[in-house]
Amino acid sequence: MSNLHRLFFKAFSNKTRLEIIRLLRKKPLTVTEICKKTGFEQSRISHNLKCLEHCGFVKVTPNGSFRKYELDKETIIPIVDLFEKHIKKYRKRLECCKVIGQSNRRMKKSEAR
Amino acid sequence: MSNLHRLFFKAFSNKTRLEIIRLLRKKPLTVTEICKKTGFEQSRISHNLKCLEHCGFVKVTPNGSFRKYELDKETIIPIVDLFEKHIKKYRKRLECCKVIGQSNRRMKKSEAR
DNA sequence: AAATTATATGATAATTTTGTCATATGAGTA
DNA sequence: TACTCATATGACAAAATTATCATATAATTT
Repeated sequence: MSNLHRLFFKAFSNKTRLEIIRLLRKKPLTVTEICKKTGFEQSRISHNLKCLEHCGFVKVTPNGSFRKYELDKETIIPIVDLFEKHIKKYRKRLECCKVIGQSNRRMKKSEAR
Repeated sequence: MSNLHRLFFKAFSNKTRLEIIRLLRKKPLTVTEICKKTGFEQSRISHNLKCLEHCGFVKVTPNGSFRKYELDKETIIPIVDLFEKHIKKYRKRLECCKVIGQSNRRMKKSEAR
């Protein structure tokens, strides 16, 4: 359980990256396609794809000015399957964890009075 | 790939919690024992144990004023094994990812001039 | 070669997560 | 009952992560 493990899980523990993984699980996509499907900004997608690539979650195939991203199937898919199992069992608890859940959220500046 | 997945991975992606998991992998321990072995503060351990318990990673057995924490073996151990495999392959890349790696770190206030 | 399209990247503000401090609770013991 | 030990918890400062903005690069088309 080293620092590497932590990095590995960090790559997973982010909304944008998980969304990308979810999409790529179906089929390879370009940056623009991912943008359209998620509704997220392009630079946001690029930054996070870079992270995923760096960590070995995705591979790229340049094609002209496009870059096709696809998911690594050897380890990422099996891991996703495994935690589906865990989540089935602990859904309720995960949902209301105070430390990492939404309830830990503080008031946003924009909400402050 | 929902918000739940994110929470699940978040539970893993923290130094303190990973250290606790590493220790509990060997045998069940009380809070004080974990404190001693890690050198981390007691409230830090308690807060994070609570998170782990909440997320179904650990179970507690109260015993007098002690509380023995042990790891869930059904899903957590297999997952750990799976990512060992991934890490073996991508060690180098994970180590230098700019987005989630150490190099993303900004200067601390105490270091500012 | 200028314009357009696709993607990447650096800096930084906004947000989230974490650890710490102070303190609370609860069980056992003198 | 007062004291000690084991653990929990709330609030908040500090640290880490994230998204966004501005801009860069690189391929393609006109």
